[in-house]
Amino acid sequence: MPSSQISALPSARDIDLLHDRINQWYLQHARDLPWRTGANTPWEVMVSEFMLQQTPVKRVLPVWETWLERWPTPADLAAEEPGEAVRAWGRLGYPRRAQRLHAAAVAVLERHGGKVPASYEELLALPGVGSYTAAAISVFAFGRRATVIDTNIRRVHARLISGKALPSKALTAAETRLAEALMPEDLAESNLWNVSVMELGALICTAKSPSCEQCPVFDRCAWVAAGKPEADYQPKGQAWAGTDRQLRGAMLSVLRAASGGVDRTLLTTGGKPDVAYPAELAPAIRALAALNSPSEQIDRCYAGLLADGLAQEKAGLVSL
DNA sequence: GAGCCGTGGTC
DNA sequence: TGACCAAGGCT
Repeated sequence: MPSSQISALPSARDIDLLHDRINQWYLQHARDLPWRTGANTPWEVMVSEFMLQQTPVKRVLPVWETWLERWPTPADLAAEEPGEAVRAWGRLGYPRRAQRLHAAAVAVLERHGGKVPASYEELLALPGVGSYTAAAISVFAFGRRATVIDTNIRRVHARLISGKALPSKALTAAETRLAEALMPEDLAESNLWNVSVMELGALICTAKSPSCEQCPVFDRCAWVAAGKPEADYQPKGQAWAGTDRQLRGAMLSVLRAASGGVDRTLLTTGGKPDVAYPAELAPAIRALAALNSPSEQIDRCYAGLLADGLAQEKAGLVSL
Protein backbone atom coordinates (compact mmCIF):
# COMPACT_ATOMS: atom_id res chain seq x y z
CA MET A 1 0.00 0.00 0.00
CA PRO A 2 1.46 3.39 -0.98
CA SER A 3 2.30 5.55 2.00
CA SER A 4 -0.12 8.21 0.79
CA GLN A 5 -2.98 5.81 1.36
CA ILE A 6 -4.73 5.85 4.71
CA SER A 7 -4.96 2.53 6.45
CA ALA A 8 -8.26 0.72 6.38
CA LEU A 9 -11.22 2.56 7.82
CA PRO A 10 -12.64 0.99 10.98
CA SER A 11 -16.01 -0.75 10.68
CA ALA A 12 -19.15 1.30 11.07
CA ARG A 13 -19.63 -0.27 14.46
CA ASP A 14 -16.12 0.71 15.56
CA ILE A 15 -16.60 4.25 14.26
CA ASP A 16 -19.75 4.53 16.33
CA LEU A 17 -17.73 3.51 19.34
CA LEU A 18 -15.17 6.25 18.63
CA HIS A 19 -17.98 8.78 18.33
CA ASP A 20 -19.48 7.75 21.62
CA ARG A 21 -16.23 7.66 23.56
CA ILE A 22 -14.72 10.88 22.26
CA ASN A 23 -17.95 12.86 22.41
CA GLN A 24 -18.56 11.65 25.95
CA TRP A 25 -15.03 12.55 26.92
CA TYR A 26 -15.57 16.05 25.53
CA LEU A 27 -18.76 16.59 27.49
CA GLN A 28 -16.86 15.79 30.67
CA HIS A 29 -13.51 17.44 30.02
CA ALA A 30 -13.95 20.32 27.60
CA ARG A 31 -12.41 23.65 28.54
CA ASP A 32 -14.80 26.44 29.39
CA LEU A 33 -14.01 28.93 26.64
CA PRO A 34 -15.89 32.22 26.17
CA TRP A 35 -16.46 31.66 22.44
CA ARG A 36 -18.05 28.29 23.15
CA THR A 37 -20.86 29.30 25.49
CA GLY A 38 -23.59 28.30 23.07
CA ALA A 39 -24.86 31.87 23.16
CA ASN A 40 -22.12 33.53 21.10
CA THR A 41 -22.82 35.64 18.05
CA PRO A 42 -21.31 34.41 14.78
CA TRP A 43 -19.04 37.45 14.85
CA GLU A 44 -17.67 36.44 18.25
CA VAL A 45 -16.90 33.01 16.89
CA MET A 46 -15.36 34.46 13.75
CA VAL A 47 -13.07 36.75 15.75
CA SER A 48 -11.96 33.82 17.88
CA GLU A 49 -11.14 31.73 14.82
CA PHE A 50 -8.98 34.46 13.31
CA MET A 51 -7.13 34.97 16.56
CA LEU A 52 -6.63 31.26 17.13
CA GLN A 53 -4.85 30.73 13.83
CA GLN A 54 -1.42 29.57 14.96
CA THR A 55 -1.87 31.17 18.37
CA PRO A 56 -2.47 29.49 21.76
CA VAL A 57 -5.83 29.89 23.50
CA LYS A 58 -4.30 31.45 26.59
CA ARG A 59 -2.90 34.40 24.66
CA VAL A 60 -6.08 34.90 22.67
CA LEU A 61 -8.45 35.16 25.64
CA PRO A 62 -7.72 38.75 26.82
CA VAL A 63 -7.45 40.20 23.32
CA TRP A 64 -10.70 38.55 22.25
CA GLU A 65 -12.51 40.15 25.20
CA THR A 66 -11.27 43.69 24.58
CA TRP A 67 -11.69 43.38 20.81
CA LEU A 68 -15.37 42.52 21.10
CA GLU A 69 -16.02 45.20 23.69
CA ARG A 70 -14.67 47.71 21.22
CA TRP A 71 -16.11 46.20 18.04
CA PRO A 72 -19.17 44.12 18.95
CA THR A 73 -20.30 43.76 15.32
CA PRO A 74 -18.63 43.48 11.93
CA ALA A 75 -19.95 46.95 11.05
CA ASP A 76 -18.20 48.44 14.09
CA LEU A 77 -14.86 47.10 12.96
CA ALA A 78 -15.48 47.97 9.32
CA ALA A 79 -15.97 51.61 10.34
CA GLU A 80 -12.45 51.74 11.79
CA GLU A 81 -9.16 52.33 10.07
CA PRO A 82 -7.33 49.05 9.40
CA GLY A 83 -4.35 50.38 11.33
CA GLU A 84 -6.43 50.53 14.49
CA ALA A 85 -7.19 46.85 14.09
CA VAL A 86 -3.49 46.11 13.78
CA ARG A 87 -2.79 48.16 16.91
CA ALA A 88 -5.54 46.46 18.91
CA TRP A 89 -4.18 43.10 17.80
CA GLY A 90 -1.25 43.86 20.08
CA ARG A 91 1.32 41.12 20.38
CA LEU A 92 -0.84 38.24 19.21
CA GLY A 93 1.45 37.77 16.24
CA TYR A 94 0.91 37.57 12.48
CA PRO A 95 -0.54 41.10 12.34
CA ARG A 96 -1.74 40.52 8.80
CA ARG A 97 -4.51 38.50 10.46
CA ALA A 98 -5.77 41.73 12.03
CA GLN A 99 -5.63 43.37 8.63
CA ARG A 100 -7.54 40.47 7.08
CA LEU A 101 -10.10 40.41 9.87
CA HIS A 102 -10.76 44.07 9.19
CA ALA A 103 -11.04 43.37 5.47
CA ALA A 104 -13.38 40.47 6.22
CA ALA A 105 -15.56 42.76 8.33
CA VAL A 106 -15.78 45.19 5.42
CA ALA A 107 -16.71 42.34 3.09
CA VAL A 108 -19.36 41.09 5.52
CA LEU A 109 -20.84 44.56 5.60
CA GLU A 110 -20.76 45.04 1.83
CA ARG A 111 -21.68 41.55 0.66
CA HIS A 112 -23.85 40.26 3.46
CA GLY A 113 -25.52 43.29 5.02
CA GLY A 114 -23.30 43.14 8.07
CA LYS A 115 -24.24 39.58 9.02
CA VAL A 116 -21.61 36.87 9.04
CA PRO A 117 -22.65 34.35 6.37
CA ALA A 118 -23.37 30.77 7.39
CA SER A 119 -22.38 28.84 4.29
CA TYR A 120 -18.94 27.36 3.80
CA GLU A 121 -18.60 28.87 0.32
CA GLU A 122 -19.51 32.41 1.34
CA LEU A 123 -17.21 32.23 4.34
CA LEU A 124 -14.37 30.86 2.25
CA ALA A 125 -14.63 33.87 -0.03
CA LEU A 126 -13.84 36.26 2.83
CA PRO A 127 -10.29 37.60 3.26
CA GLY A 128 -8.25 35.54 5.71
CA VAL A 129 -10.74 32.67 5.71
CA GLY A 130 -9.37 29.40 4.41
CA SER A 131 -10.80 25.91 4.46
CA TYR A 132 -10.31 25.43 8.18
CA THR A 133 -11.80 28.76 9.29
CA ALA A 134 -14.73 28.52 6.88
CA ALA A 135 -15.68 25.09 8.20
CA ALA A 136 -15.11 26.12 11.81
CA ILE A 137 -17.37 29.18 11.62
CA SER A 138 -20.02 27.27 9.71
CA VAL A 139 -20.06 24.52 12.33
CA PHE A 140 -19.33 26.37 15.59
CA ALA A 141 -21.37 29.50 14.92
CA PHE A 142 -24.22 28.10 12.83
CA GLY A 143 -24.38 24.38 13.53
CA ARG A 144 -24.00 23.56 9.87
CA ARG A 145 -22.68 20.21 8.72
CA ALA A 146 -19.08 20.63 7.60
CA THR A 147 -15.83 18.80 8.11
CA VAL A 148 -13.44 20.76 10.28
CA ILE A 149 -9.81 19.82 9.76
CA ASP A 150 -7.19 21.55 11.85
CA THR A 151 -3.77 20.47 13.08
CA ASN A 152 -5.25 18.82 16.19
CA ILE A 153 -7.78 16.80 14.22
CA ARG A 154 -5.16 15.78 11.69
CA ARG A 155 -2.89 14.53 14.46
CA VAL A 156 -5.66 12.54 16.16
CA HIS A 157 -6.62 10.92 12.88
CA ALA A 158 -2.99 10.17 12.01
CA ARG A 159 -2.51 8.33 15.29
CA LEU A 160 -5.88 6.79 15.95
CA ILE A 161 -6.58 5.53 12.43
CA SER A 162 -3.36 5.62 10.44
CA GLY A 163 -0.93 4.59 13.18
CA LYS A 164 1.47 7.46 12.51
CA ALA A 165 3.05 9.79 15.06
CA LEU A 166 2.28 12.90 13.06
CA PRO A 167 0.19 13.83 10.04
CA SER A 168 1.92 14.61 6.77
CA LYS A 169 3.38 18.09 6.39
CA ALA A 170 0.58 19.24 4.12
CA LEU A 171 -3.07 18.27 4.16
CA THR A 172 -3.73 15.50 1.63
CA ALA A 173 -6.85 14.50 -0.22
CA ALA A 174 -6.72 11.16 1.57
CA GLU A 175 -6.84 12.88 4.94
CA THR A 176 -9.84 14.90 3.89
CA ARG A 177 -11.60 11.77 2.71
CA LEU A 178 -10.83 10.07 6.00
CA ALA A 179 -12.17 13.00 8.01
CA GLU A 180 -15.36 12.96 5.97
CA ALA A 181 -15.74 9.23 6.36
CA LEU A 182 -15.44 9.53 10.13
CA MET A 183 -18.03 12.31 10.40
CA PRO A 184 -21.27 11.21 12.09
CA GLU A 185 -24.38 11.24 9.93
CA ASP A 186 -26.48 12.97 12.53
CA LEU A 187 -26.15 16.77 12.40
CA ALA A 188 -25.97 17.41 16.13
CA GLU A 189 -23.56 14.55 16.62
CA SER A 190 -21.38 15.80 13.77
CA ASN A 191 -21.19 19.25 15.36
CA LEU A 192 -20.07 17.67 18.61
CA TRP A 193 -17.61 15.37 16.88
CA ASN A 194 -15.79 18.26 15.20
CA VAL A 195 -15.13 20.07 18.44
CA SER A 196 -14.55 16.88 20.45
CA VAL A 197 -11.75 15.59 18.25
CA MET A 198 -10.15 19.02 18.14
CA GLU A 199 -10.26 19.26 21.93
CA LEU A 200 -8.86 15.75 22.30
CA GLY A 201 -5.93 16.78 20.15
CA ALA A 202 -5.43 19.99 22.11
CA LEU A 203 -5.56 18.45 25.58
CA ILE A 204 -4.66 14.74 25.35
CA CYS A 205 -3.33 13.75 21.93
CA THR A 206 -0.77 16.56 21.92
CA ALA A 207 2.18 16.87 19.60
CA LYS A 208 5.02 16.52 22.10
CA SER A 209 4.11 14.13 24.90
CA PRO A 210 0.55 12.91 24.56
CA SER A 211 -1.33 11.81 27.69
CA CYS A 212 -2.29 8.44 26.30
CA GLU A 213 -3.19 7.10 29.74
CA GLN A 214 -6.04 9.63 29.86
CA CYS A 215 -7.24 9.01 26.32
CA PRO A 216 -10.77 7.66 25.95
CA VAL A 217 -9.78 5.66 22.87
CA PHE A 218 -6.35 4.48 24.00
CA ASP A 219 -7.32 0.85 23.40
CA ARG A 220 -8.47 1.65 19.86
CA CYS A 221 -5.42 3.66 18.79
CA ALA A 222 -3.52 2.32 15.79
CA TRP A 223 -0.40 4.28 16.78
CA VAL A 224 -0.38 2.79 20.29
CA ALA A 225 -1.04 -0.67 18.84
CA ALA A 226 1.98 -0.21 16.55
CA GLY A 227 4.20 0.64 19.50
CA LYS A 228 4.18 4.42 18.97
CA PRO A 229 6.63 4.55 16.08
CA GLU A 230 8.56 7.78 15.54
CA ALA A 231 7.50 10.31 12.93
CA ASP A 232 8.76 9.52 9.42
CA TYR A 233 10.13 13.06 9.00
CA GLN A 234 11.81 15.72 11.12
CA PRO A 235 9.78 18.85 11.83
CA LYS A 236 11.96 21.55 10.37
CA GLY A 237 11.48 24.10 13.10
CA GLN A 238 11.15 27.80 12.66
CA ALA A 239 14.23 29.97 12.60
CA TRP A 240 13.75 33.23 14.37
CA ALA A 241 16.91 35.08 15.37
CA GLY A 242 18.05 37.37 12.59
CA THR A 243 15.07 36.71 10.36
CA ASP A 244 12.99 39.25 8.49
CA ARG A 245 10.06 38.25 10.64
CA GLN A 246 11.90 39.25 13.77
CA LEU A 247 12.89 42.61 12.32
CA ARG A 248 9.43 43.29 10.92
CA GLY A 249 8.00 42.45 14.33
CA ALA A 250 10.34 44.94 16.01
CA MET A 251 9.37 47.64 13.52
CA LEU A 252 5.69 46.97 14.04
CA SER A 253 6.19 47.15 17.78
CA VAL A 254 7.46 50.71 17.34
CA LEU A 255 4.50 51.60 15.15
CA ARG A 256 1.98 50.16 17.60
CA ALA A 257 3.44 52.33 20.34
CA ALA A 258 3.34 55.41 18.12
CA SER A 259 -0.28 56.43 17.82
CA GLY A 260 0.21 59.52 15.68
CA GLY A 261 2.87 58.41 13.24
CA VAL A 262 6.61 58.85 13.62
CA ASP A 263 9.57 60.02 11.61
CA ARG A 264 10.44 57.30 9.14
CA THR A 265 14.08 57.40 10.18
CA LEU A 266 13.14 55.73 13.48
CA LEU A 267 12.69 52.61 11.40
CA THR A 268 14.99 53.12 8.43
CA THR A 269 18.01 53.55 10.71
CA GLY A 270 17.14 50.32 12.44
CA GLY A 271 16.26 52.15 15.64
CA LYS A 272 19.32 54.41 15.72
CA PRO A 273 17.89 57.75 14.56
CA ASP A 274 19.48 61.17 14.90
CA VAL A 275 16.14 62.76 15.73
CA ALA A 276 14.35 62.93 19.07
CA TYR A 277 11.33 60.76 19.67
CA PRO A 278 8.62 60.38 22.32
CA ALA A 279 9.76 58.68 25.52
CA GLU A 280 7.04 56.04 25.34
CA LEU A 281 8.66 54.71 22.18
CA ALA A 282 11.99 54.13 23.88
CA PRO A 283 11.54 50.45 24.80
CA ALA A 284 10.43 49.47 21.30
CA ILE A 285 13.20 51.56 19.72
CA ARG A 286 15.80 49.98 21.96
CA ALA A 287 14.57 46.51 21.05
CA LEU A 288 14.77 47.38 17.38
CA ALA A 289 18.28 48.81 17.71
CA ALA A 290 19.44 45.77 19.67
CA LEU A 291 18.92 43.61 16.59
CA ASN A 292 21.76 45.40 14.81
CA SER A 293 20.19 44.45 11.53
CA PRO A 294 22.15 45.01 8.31
CA SER A 295 20.94 48.01 6.35
CA GLU A 296 19.99 45.83 3.42
CA GLN A 297 17.65 43.83 5.63
CA ILE A 298 16.25 47.00 7.19
CA ASP A 299 15.45 48.41 3.77
CA ARG A 300 13.85 45.18 2.62
CA CYS A 301 11.68 44.84 5.71
CA TYR A 302 10.61 48.46 5.78
CA ALA A 303 9.63 48.28 2.12
CA GLY A 304 7.87 45.01 2.82
CA LEU A 305 5.73 46.49 5.56
CA LEU A 306 4.69 49.31 3.24
CA ALA A 307 3.98 46.90 0.40
CA ASP A 308 1.91 44.70 2.70
CA GLY A 309 -0.10 47.70 3.87
CA LEU A 310 0.96 47.12 7.45
CA ALA A 311 2.62 50.53 7.50
CA GLN A 312 1.77 53.78 5.73
CA GLU A 313 4.21 56.52 4.89
CA LYS A 314 3.19 60.10 4.23
CA ALA A 315 5.52 63.09 4.11
CA GLY A 316 8.24 61.28 6.03
CA LEU A 317 5.87 60.10 8.73
CA VAL A 318 5.11 56.42 9.20
CA SER A 319 2.12 54.92 10.94
CA LEU A 320 0.12 51.73 11.09
C1' DG B 1 3.96 23.10 -2.91
C1' DA B 2 7.43 25.03 -0.26
C1' DG B 3 8.31 29.28 1.98
C1' DC B 4 6.89 33.11 4.34
C1' DC B 5 4.43 35.54 7.88
C1' DG B 6 4.87 37.12 14.78
C1' DT B 7 5.03 35.98 19.31
C1' DG B 8 5.77 33.88 23.68
C1' DG B 9 5.33 29.60 26.40
C1' DT B 10 7.33 25.13 27.26
C1' DC B 11 10.52 21.32 28.47
C1' DT C 1 18.71 26.82 26.49
C1' DG C 2 17.31 26.70 22.23
C1' DA C 3 14.22 24.20 19.41
C1' DC C 4 9.65 23.14 18.96
C1' DC C 5 5.07 24.47 18.80
C1' DA C 6 0.29 26.90 18.78
C1' DA C 7 -7.89 26.26 16.26
C1' DG C 8 -3.72 28.72 9.16
C1' DG C 9 -3.73 31.48 4.99
C1' DC C 10 -1.64 33.11 0.96
C1' DT C 11 1.56 33.23 -2.90
